[in-house]
Amino acid sequence: MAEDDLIALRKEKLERLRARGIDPYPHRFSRSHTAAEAAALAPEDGTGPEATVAGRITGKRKMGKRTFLDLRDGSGQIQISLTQDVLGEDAYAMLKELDLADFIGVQGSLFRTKTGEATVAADNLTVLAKALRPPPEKYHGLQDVESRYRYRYLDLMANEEARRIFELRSKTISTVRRYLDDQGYLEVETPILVGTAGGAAAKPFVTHHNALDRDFFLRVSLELHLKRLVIGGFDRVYELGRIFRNEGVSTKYNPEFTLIELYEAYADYDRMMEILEGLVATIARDVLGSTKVQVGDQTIDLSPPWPRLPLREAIRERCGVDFMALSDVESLRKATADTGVHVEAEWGRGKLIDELLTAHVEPHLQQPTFMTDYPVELSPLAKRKADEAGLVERFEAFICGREVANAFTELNDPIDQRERFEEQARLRAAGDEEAEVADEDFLVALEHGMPPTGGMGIGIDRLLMVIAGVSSIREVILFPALRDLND
RNA sequence: GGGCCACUAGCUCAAUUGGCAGAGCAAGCGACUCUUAAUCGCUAGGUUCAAGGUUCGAGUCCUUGGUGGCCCA
Repeated sequence: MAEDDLIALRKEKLERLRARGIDPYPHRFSRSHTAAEAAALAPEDGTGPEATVAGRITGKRKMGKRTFLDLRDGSGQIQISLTQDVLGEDAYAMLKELDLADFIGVQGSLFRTKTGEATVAADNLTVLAKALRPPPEKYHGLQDVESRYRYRYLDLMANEEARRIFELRSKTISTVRRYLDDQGYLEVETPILVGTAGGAAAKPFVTHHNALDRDFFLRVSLELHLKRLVIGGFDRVYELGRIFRNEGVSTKYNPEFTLIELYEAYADYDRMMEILEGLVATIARDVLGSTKVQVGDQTIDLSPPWPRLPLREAIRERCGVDFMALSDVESLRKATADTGVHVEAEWGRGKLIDELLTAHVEPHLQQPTFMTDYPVELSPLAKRKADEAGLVERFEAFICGREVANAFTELNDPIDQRERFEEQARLRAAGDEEAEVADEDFLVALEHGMPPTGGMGIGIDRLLMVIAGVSSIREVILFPALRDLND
């Protein structure tokens, strides 16, 4: 039957309810138990306590003078039994006007059917909200991937797995907060609309403030504001928030995503590794009950410690290129191209090394791994290593071949920082749209003195993909960015 | 950005070599007081993603576009 006809039929039922003097959208309803609570109270034999429950009708099985309904609320599901004997002919006849997806409330006593199903023997029934559209198919659920993302409420309604993933997401975020709060971290909020979109190599979104008649950017990281707070004297701060990067939309990228960044004074990147290992293992234990996760056909073991692998060694092992031995850009570019990686003439050292990492190393980093000690060209905000020129104290953590965290011992030498920004400006002038933008206000702050500090950013969505065992970022974002339907 | 694949009833899916567009669920009518993917009988439901083309004839073949998926850059 055509969709319009199905809707029209439900509207007719709505009018017939009104004709009976029934309000199909009453203001409130008091329930005594959730579905799960009520089901737990159902006695093994005989008749149990009274319960008033409410929820959406997900199943309807009419057998003459008795009808069974499945009722679902946020806690779970319980069966309802309605009989003409109890309700009376008139009220029982009203069941005709009820459809799958309608919300109702019932009051009655709990019992178990002969097959053991916890059931409310309803004494009465209240319509709570009539649905005008039919729900997805009850057995197969909603399978169409695009519809699942576009109409997420239908996905949640129909697919248990979708509900499970977003419950995992919520618990993960709670655990992150608790873990850091317990370590004396202060949660803060910093601007989303910024004059300079710094702290990460990414293209920003631009928006316009009418009253001030000036453009703002949406932040691409949290870094520079949080460091200002360390300068101000907050020794342990974090922010868990949304950031925005103006890049493609795919199963790997969403233009807005959730990042947590944390900064700790008098710490370094080794301390950040400990925090990450501890945090991820705690999340896994708290929300999954295990530090082993099944992702596709492989088992990921999140328990610490994770191996630490210098980037130079990793690249040398995988493709034979030693970027420290190739000091000039030309020879590094040729060596990179010789490994089969596509290179462009204007790419600098940092970009070339990043491409080597992406192409030859990342795919092999399935189990949790810290990739450490990056070239300075790639890390304009990280502190140089004391004993190895050209490298900084930085790591990226990889799980399932994807970067989930990025951390460094923070650069706190304001003169070095200014020079790094100047180098980035040269890259930008040479056509690198993702080069870091100098933030003069931040430089002034740094000149007031920042203690030795360790900092880290963790991509919550990427981490959740591991925790949930899924391969598309859209599976862990409730409303992922999609192209418009033009019909 | 490139390659491959998908798009058919509200939902889940069929349709042989190019030959009358089907089923299950959901819906309507009827039977049925322990069913639970209830069961049984009957009924209705289609711009086959869009536009164009080839053909006596297109869901199927061709072109362009749209959306999504997978892989690659």
